[in-house]
Amino acid sequence: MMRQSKRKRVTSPAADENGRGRDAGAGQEATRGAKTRKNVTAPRGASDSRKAEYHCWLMKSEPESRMEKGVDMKFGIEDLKAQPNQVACWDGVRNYQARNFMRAMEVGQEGFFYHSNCKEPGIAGIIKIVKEAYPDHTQFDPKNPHYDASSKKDDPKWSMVDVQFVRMLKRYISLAELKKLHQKHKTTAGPLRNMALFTRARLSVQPLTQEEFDYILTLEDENVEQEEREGDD
DNA sequence: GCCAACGTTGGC
DNA sequence: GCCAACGTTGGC
Repeated sequence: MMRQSKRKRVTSPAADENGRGRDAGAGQEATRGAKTRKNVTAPRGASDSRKAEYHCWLMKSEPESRMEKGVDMKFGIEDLKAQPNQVACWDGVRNYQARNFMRAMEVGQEGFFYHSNCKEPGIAGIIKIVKEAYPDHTQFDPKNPHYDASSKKDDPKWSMVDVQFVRMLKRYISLAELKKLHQKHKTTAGPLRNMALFTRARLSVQPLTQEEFDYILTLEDENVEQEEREGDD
């Protein structure tokens, strides 16, 4: 019944809106309390062998209006920019893997702001984590589309982090472009060969390796035509 | 609006 | 703990 996960809706971040501060139910290890169920963190496409421990992220949000239980889910990168201090809390995630990734985030880490469920999906800009995981207050609000009646105040199920706008990408990097590269890289063992955007497409909060992150940043400076000719690189 | 992929639920 | 039914995500 719960929503899957993803998207965020505003709310002022403000350092302590819950007095109790992160830690309360939030926390450290993404992996640990987790084994109770099967979900959890383990990269499932991962024969990668490498324990990774991620430092870069990709977070999906919807830039176009869509009503869910009477509430507009729209929250694009322009909306983040418009927040006080250009900071917002990433509430509404209702998927264990995505939640666990948020719990693994550390202040200062960067991520991509990805536009999903829209005309042209893709990466719009860069954000950074400015507050570690703490309880997502929307889980306790019956009027919120992401209300979770099964979550107890003294043991919150869902967490969120605060993110801050860093900058727009120099050009929008579309899903289509990334997909072409991913496909190519699968055969050439290139940097995007295992990108979670494709191997775990439905995850709304996902990790990137440093290599993936850096490679995508190099695409910013490439002109698209050159890209289209492919075969280079 | 369709629907494939995949996460979740609940019966057994 | 398996697995079928069901619900959601999100590209197209």
